[in-house]
Amino acid sequence: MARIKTDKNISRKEVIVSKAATLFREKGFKAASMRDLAEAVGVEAASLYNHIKSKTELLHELCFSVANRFLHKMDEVEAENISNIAKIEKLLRFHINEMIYHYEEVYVSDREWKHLADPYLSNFQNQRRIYRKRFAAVIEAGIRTKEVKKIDAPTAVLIMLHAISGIESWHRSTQKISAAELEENMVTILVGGLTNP
Amino acid sequence: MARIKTDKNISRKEVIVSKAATLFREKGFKAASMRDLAEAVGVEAASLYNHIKSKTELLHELCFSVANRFLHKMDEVEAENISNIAKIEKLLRFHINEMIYHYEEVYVSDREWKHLADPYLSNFQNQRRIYRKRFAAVIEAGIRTKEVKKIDAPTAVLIMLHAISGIESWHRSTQKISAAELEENMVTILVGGLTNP
DNA sequence: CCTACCGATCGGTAGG
DNA sequence: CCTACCGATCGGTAGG
Repeated sequence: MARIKTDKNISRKEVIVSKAATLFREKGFKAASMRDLAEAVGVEAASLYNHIKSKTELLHELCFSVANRFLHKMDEVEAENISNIAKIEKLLRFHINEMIYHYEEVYVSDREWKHLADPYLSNFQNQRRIYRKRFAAVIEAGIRTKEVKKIDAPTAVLIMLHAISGIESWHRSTQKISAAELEENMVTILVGGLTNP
Repeated sequence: MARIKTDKNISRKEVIVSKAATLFREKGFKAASMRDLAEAVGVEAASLYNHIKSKTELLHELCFSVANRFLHKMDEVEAENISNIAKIEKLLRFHINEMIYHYEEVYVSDREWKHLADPYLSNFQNQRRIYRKRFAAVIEAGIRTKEVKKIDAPTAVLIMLHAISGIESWHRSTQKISAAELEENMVTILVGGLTNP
C-alpha cells in the first residue's frame, strides 16, 4: 500500500517535470505559467505544489539532469583507449542523439538556464565551462598528434556544440531526412571541418 | 526649431530600441520589464510610450531590421559572378561579422522572435524559411559543380547558421582571440567541412 | 487534490 | 516627461 503510494507520487512528479520541459521549450521559462502547466497535467495550479517546491525547482531539475548526463559521458569517453578524432566523433554523436531523442529537456537546459537563481546559476555555468574545457582538451590533443587541423580549440568547441543545437529546426520541421541521415551528415561536415586533408 | 525637435525624437527612440536590445538579450524578452527599460534610458516607465507604441513593437523592430539586413545581403551575393564556394564564404563572413559587431540585435532576433505576435510572427518565420532555402540553393549548386561534398544542403545550412550563433559565448568571454582570428577559425572549420578534399 | 485568496508585478492609459 | 493609477496575471499559501 505504502509502496504503491510512493510509486504514484514519483510518477506524478515525473509527469510534471516532463510537461514542464515541453512548456518551457514552447513558450520559454518566463512566459510559461504554472496555470499553463497545471492545465497540461490536468489539475489545478495549487495542486502542483504538493509535488514540487517551486517553478524554479522544475528548471534546475531539468538543467542539472541534462548537464550530468553530458559530464558522465565525458568521463567515459576520456577514459577510452582510442584516437582523439574517435573521441571527438563519439562526443558529437552523443550530443546529436541527446538532441534528437531528449529534445525538450536538452533544449530547455541549453536556452533557459539563464533563469536559474544564484546558487544554481553559478553552479550550472561552472559545470558548463568545465565541460567545454575538457572537450577543447581532446581537440588540442588531436592537434598535437596531427589528427586535427591547427585551429583554436575553444572556437571549435563552440562551433560543434552550437551547430548541434540547430537540430532544433530539424526536429520542428517536416523532417525530410531521417535521424540517422541527419547524424551522418552532421558528423561528415563537423569532423570534416576539423581533420587534416 | 521643428527640425531640431524631430532629430531629438528620432534619436530618443533609437536610444530606447538600442537599450531594449541589450535588455532583451540579458534577461530575455518576457523577463525584461518596461520599468527596467525606463531605468536604463533614464526616464519613468510611462514616458517611454511617448516614443513607442508597445513592448512588442520594440521586439519586431529589432527582429525585422536584422532579417532585412540578411535578406539584402543574400540578394547581393546571389547576383555576384563568383564560385558557389566563394558565395558561401561571403555569406558566412557576413553572418560572423553581424554577430560580432551587432551582437545584441542579432542575438535577440535569433532567440526571442518566438515572442512576436501573430501578423509579425508568421511573417518573420516566412522570411527566415525563405532565407534558408536560398542559402541551401547555393550549397546545392555547389554540390552540382562538385565544389561541395555530397551532403544534405538544408542540414548544412542549419549547422552553419547555428555554429555562428556560438559567437555569443566568445562575445561574453574574456576574448582570448581577436575578432579576426575568430572569423578565420570559423571559416576554416565550416568551409573545410563542406569542401571536397 | 480543490476553493479561495494574497501580495507583487506586469504592460499600458489618463491627464496634466 | 511625470504622477497616479488600472485591470490582468503571476507564483505561491492557507485550510480543508
